[in-house]
Amino acid sequence: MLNAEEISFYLSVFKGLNPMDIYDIFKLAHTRKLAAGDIYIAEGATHQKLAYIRKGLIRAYYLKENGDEFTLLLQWEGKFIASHDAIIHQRPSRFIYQALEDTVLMEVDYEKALPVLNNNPRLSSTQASFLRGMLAESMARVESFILLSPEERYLQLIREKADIVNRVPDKYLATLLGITPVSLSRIRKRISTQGKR
Amino acid sequence: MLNAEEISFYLSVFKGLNPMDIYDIFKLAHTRKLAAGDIYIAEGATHQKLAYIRKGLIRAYYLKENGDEFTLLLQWEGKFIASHDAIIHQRPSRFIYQALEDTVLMEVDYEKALPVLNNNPRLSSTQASFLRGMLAESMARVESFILLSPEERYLQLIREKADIVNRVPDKYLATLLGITPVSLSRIRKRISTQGKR
DNA sequence: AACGGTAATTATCTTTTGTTAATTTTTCGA
DNA sequence: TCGAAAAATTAACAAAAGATAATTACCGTT
Repeated sequence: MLNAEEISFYLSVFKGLNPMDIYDIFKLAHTRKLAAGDIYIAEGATHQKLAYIRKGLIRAYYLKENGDEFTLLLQWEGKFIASHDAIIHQRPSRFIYQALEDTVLMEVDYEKALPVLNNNPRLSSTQASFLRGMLAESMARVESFILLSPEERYLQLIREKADIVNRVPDKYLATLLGITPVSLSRIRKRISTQGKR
Repeated sequence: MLNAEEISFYLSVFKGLNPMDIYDIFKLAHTRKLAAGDIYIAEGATHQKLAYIRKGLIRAYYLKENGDEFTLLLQWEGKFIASHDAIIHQRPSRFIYQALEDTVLMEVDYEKALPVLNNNPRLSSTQASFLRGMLAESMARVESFILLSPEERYLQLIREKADIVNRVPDKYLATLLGITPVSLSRIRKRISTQGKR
């Protein structure tokens, strides 16, 4: 079941683990493909899945009653995605997870994975590493809201995620930055007109 | 060395662990007391400590070159505090951690704690639980910046952390919410004047 | 190439925030 | 309890953002 490409893939994702550990995880994992526009996790889903994105791009958004959408998160190839409400709070997802591009996921059932992770010391520290990585990202984001203006947040985004910016419509980037699309458009104009600071 | 009060304290903090596990942690921990105003972690410190706050209140803030302070985090009794830069990024702290009240900490050296945590399956899942808890808080905070206006964030804060609000000067709460103290003062006036919504 | 729908920009106006400084209130130590 | 220092509020103005609507640009499909 494991071809050479998949073996090297697992070895690269789970650096520091030996082949037996990786096999323990592999037994739980499967591939899922999504077309651009497909919903991966619907609102209200209790979908306890954790997925590694091999290819593509997924956004999580909140849908207000009046139809407005607020993008909370973007994740792309090499990153993980899961329903935060399901994994962290064990409750139905308030958010919708949608593929913005054709996407390939390696998916594991989180409930089944947990005992395997917790019973293998190497895997449980791998688990902690992932959580630490997610925490680092989330805290960096909080920092940006406190320390930076919307314009500075946008400049930071295009500086640090230039590739992603080009793959995502501005209206999604706007709400990700905590501003409206109209306001982002004005910021873009300010930057291009006046000095690039 | 462990009196009855301390034993019940440890049992309450580390629910689900047996006394031997707790003893493993206890061997690494010690008490530290801070007076109101004391700096716990200075800027640039590489202080790899993780502390449980038994009493008191600590704020983490960023000090700009011009002297402006931006409060990033408040933690109080029952919560944990650590230098994020030191623990997560293994780099000197960009932030200052200061006690706002007389504070009592149970402190462990993080480097010494890690092998103990990782070698005990129950402790490593405890470690993951803590990380998950921190992640939940951090993500809730990102959500609030994206989904709520400054005024709504303030209302959320006084609704959910009423006790803490009264223990912290408004100027610290303002930057925690991503706004200026002047703006917070106006928000407070709007709320008290117009309907409380 | 033309069409239709979506995204982005622009315009206008209102509301909110930032900035700076003055004033009032509160706090806390002598 | 008094007085200085810090905090909070208020004022005045400039800058930015939100809301709504109109216009323009872009993109995929036929």
